[in-house]
Amino acid sequence: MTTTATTEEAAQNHLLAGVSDEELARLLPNLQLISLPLGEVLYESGEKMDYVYFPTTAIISLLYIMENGSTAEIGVVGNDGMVGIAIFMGGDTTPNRAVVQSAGKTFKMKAEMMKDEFTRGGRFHNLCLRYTQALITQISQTAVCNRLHSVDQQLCRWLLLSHDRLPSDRLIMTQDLIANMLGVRREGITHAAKRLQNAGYISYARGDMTILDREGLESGVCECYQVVRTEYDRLLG
Amino acid sequence: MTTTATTEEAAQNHLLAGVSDEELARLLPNLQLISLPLGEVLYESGEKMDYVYFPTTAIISLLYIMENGSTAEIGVVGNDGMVGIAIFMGGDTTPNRAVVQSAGKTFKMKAEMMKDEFTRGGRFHNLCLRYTQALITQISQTAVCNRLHSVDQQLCRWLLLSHDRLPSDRLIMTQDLIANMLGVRREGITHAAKRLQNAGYISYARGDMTILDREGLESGVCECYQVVRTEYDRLLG
DNA sequence: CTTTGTCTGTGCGTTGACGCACATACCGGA
DNA sequence: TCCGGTATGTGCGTCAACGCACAGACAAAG
Repeated sequence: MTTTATTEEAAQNHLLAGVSDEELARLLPNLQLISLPLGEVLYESGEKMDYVYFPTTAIISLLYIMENGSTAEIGVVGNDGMVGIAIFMGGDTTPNRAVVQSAGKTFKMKAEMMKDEFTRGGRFHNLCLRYTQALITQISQTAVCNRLHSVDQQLCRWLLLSHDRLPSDRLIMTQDLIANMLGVRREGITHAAKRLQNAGYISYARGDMTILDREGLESGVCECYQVVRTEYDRLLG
Repeated sequence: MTTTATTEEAAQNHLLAGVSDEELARLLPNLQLISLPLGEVLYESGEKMDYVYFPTTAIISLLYIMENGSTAEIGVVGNDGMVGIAIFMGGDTTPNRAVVQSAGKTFKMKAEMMKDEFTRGGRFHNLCLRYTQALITQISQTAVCNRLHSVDQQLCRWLLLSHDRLPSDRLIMTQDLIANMLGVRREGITHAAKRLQNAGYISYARGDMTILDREGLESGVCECYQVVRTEYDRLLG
């Protein structure tokens, strides 16, 4: 399930699409396109990262795990970004888990190669930093949203963030898993999802969710979603 | 109220203390030591940053402001770090406000100079990135804490984070302001602070708070504080 | 066709935080 | 010394979310 990348394939990831031809020529031979199943853990909290990932159709969730086992998501990464920023930021590890939230494909590249190319200081270096700033905005807005907004609003935000990174309108994900991401009860998601289904915005059955009316979701979301969206566009658009 | 910096003064900020002699020689003539009063705004959300700040005794709070006027803090910066990472991350602005939480002194430096030195790619460049990663951890843990922990626990965390960055045990700050930082009601802080005062951990009166028993506070805090502390030590210690 | 496991729906008591209203206490200035 | 502004204390009704318990509903496997 491993092949070397072509230029067209690489462009499916927005970061790789933005690097210079010269940089891409160096990166391509080191990029492997692999498939990730739902639930696969790319790295555990505190674990040394051997690879950096550039998703194309997969979505990766960044999760914090507390001592008592409860979890909360701080951010989500799709074809707009990369997983493993600690590699070039200098820390090598982070205190969170990266887990596949939606099965799909991703490129992976050895951490050493990542560091080498980053150190060259070209457009790739700058792109990585701008992406990191966008991610900081997403994490910050998650913090604010966790404090100030209802589960209903947060579910809308989460669905929209996922939809933005999804190749289709279908999302394979149980309510229990969504609850773990948002750090709330499963029953809370049941109620919120039911309201969204009654409104005709989504339909779902046993872990198979379809987004029917994006604008409907946008009408129910808090301002947090748009702030993050705008900042991603500004920094990486 | 403006003087050029000496080496000893600069070392009061942990980041400046960590750069090479050569880098410091370039930076020093561009560093101005200034005093910041409580409540001063260093930059507004979305506003172009003209300066980067390296606090010595001042503490700066990074705040998000919602459309309805409610606020929530995502992180706090003292002599352990710097304000204005967006300058070298490439975004130039961020969607949050930076406001003086505790009056004191800070160095400031022109954004252009910051970019120039960062681009050189030396130890300063790496230090800035490692600090940014530490800040990401702080923001992430804030997100998790907002989701999962009580106001009491969060007040303990907030007091400890402030105390770590404070030159003394006194904190000039009303309960109303603390409530704005944590994004909760003023009455909630009144109750929590009263419990801490009854336990003998702090004493306060009309905006003048003193930390009496640090270990007491540590006994009431959630794990979030230690995670952030450990990560700062690992990355910058 | 039954069993087993998983996913979703629902009810109910509890609780932590909210919003509001108002009382009290303290400080500094006129 | 009084007064107005600010800081803190407190009570009370409301509400969103929690924890728990359990009931259907569906899918896959035997």
